[in-house]
Amino acid sequence: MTLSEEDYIKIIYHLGKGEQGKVSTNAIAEKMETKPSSVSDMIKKLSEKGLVNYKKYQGVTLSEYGLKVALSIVRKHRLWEVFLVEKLEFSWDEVHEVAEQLEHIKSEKLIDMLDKHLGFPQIDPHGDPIPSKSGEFKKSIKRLLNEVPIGKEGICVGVKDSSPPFLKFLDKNKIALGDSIFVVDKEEFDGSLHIKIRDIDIRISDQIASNLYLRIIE
Amino acid sequence: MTLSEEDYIKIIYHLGKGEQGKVSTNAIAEKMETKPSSVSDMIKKLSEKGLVNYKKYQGVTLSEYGLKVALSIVRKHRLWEVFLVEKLEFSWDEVHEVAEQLEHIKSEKLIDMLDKHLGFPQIDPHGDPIPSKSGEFKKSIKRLLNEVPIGKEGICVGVKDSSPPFLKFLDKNKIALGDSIFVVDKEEFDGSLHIKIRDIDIRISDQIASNLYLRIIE
DNA sequence: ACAAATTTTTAGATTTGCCTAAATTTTATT
DNA sequence: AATAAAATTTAGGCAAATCTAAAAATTTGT
Ligand SMILES: [Mn+2]
Ligand SMILES: [Mn+2]
Ligand SMILES: [Mn+2]
Ligand SMILES: [Mn+2]
Repeated sequence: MTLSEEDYIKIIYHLGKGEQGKVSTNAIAEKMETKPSSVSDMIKKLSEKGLVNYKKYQGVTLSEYGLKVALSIVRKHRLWEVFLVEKLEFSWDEVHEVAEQLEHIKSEKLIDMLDKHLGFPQIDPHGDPIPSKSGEFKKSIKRLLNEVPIGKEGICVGVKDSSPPFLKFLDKNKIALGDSIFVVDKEEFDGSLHIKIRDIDIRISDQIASNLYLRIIE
Repeated sequence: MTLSEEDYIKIIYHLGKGEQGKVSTNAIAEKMETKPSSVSDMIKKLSEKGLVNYKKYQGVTLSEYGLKVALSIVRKHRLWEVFLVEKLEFSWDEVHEVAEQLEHIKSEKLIDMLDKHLGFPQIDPHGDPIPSKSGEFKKSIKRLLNEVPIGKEGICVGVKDSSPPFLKFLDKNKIALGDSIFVVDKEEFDGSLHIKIRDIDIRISDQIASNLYLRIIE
């Protein structure tokens, strides 16, 4: 498979929201930053290769084989993102462009050993799940921190309240986007939380917890 | 620069033995596993881009700019080889194909941080020197172990005597191609050597040392 | 020095991925 | 249901990198 084919397959996968949804030519063109006519050409090719199901004017879906290919590319993309953040000190928001290139490197051994080197991570720096070698993975969902069950872990992916005082609070307490947060316990009385972040235990009020989004799996 | 252009530049660099030598169309074609006519096309393009000096039928040399580009690709290739061996448990002879792909990833930060992650290595798993970011590096030479000066380190790259008894000896003493060997001391009397290999100190006779090739720098 | 062998370049095609412009099909609006 | 709007496909071309076949230049051998 060429680099371009792989990018198309991955985009069809994402636009199809994981599996079924029919994907339109225009939507693909926008994501690929190309023209719909070019997409038509490529879809025809992917269809001939058995990667997508396609009827003219009716949109495309991934075939079973196409889904397998998509998951392997997503796996590689996310593993490389973990590598960049964990081993090379990249931040959360710098990894995408490079991972977009690295995901196309062809070597089964490389990706297996990278997985091992990273300790078989389950989620990437954006909180998205990493498919296993055989293509299985848990769905991830976005939840406010105060709705995350005790014992769960997630990645901080956003804020509900983006006012300066709140952001200042987060900064002072060294809570940043991309941080992994583990919910240790919850106080019945006032809804305050006991969390573990970067191996440090802290307590935060319900007011704080209800303004922080976490991405968790399962 | 395209992937293909980069591979051509790198091959011209290697065939020109580091710098000056004029390189023939046929030689490039053989290394690139392509036809001489394709090489002619590409040379014309590289010449127009100012990467090589070229007069029809007279062969090519790298321009100053082309040399800079070549060294940056060689740097990337060799750093990735170190990564594969040191961090992902690849062996000596498995790294080339993958590094051939990784060397084309475009990100200055990536390669700087990889360099740091690896501890700024000076030589790759084959004993070849790694150019610095600015393109400087020491030349490497192949020497019989008994001719390596005390205090120097090198990579084991070959044997002079390839008879079964000698190979068996190497195996028993856990000396393999790709191993890094440091010459601690030399006994005047019989020429025997005290070496450090994988943090273990051993002594070997002059007879052994004169049948092992090391690649050392400077 | 000159013919033969070798090397290198040109000419003309092919494939991949992309483009613009025009035609066709589907969807939305009256 | 007819027409307008939007989405999609087709037609025809282009640039990059390759190929085969043929022509041109250089090198070799006597
Ligand atoms: Mn990509
Ligand atoms: Mn991600
Ligand atoms: Mn390469
Ligand atoms: Mn090497």
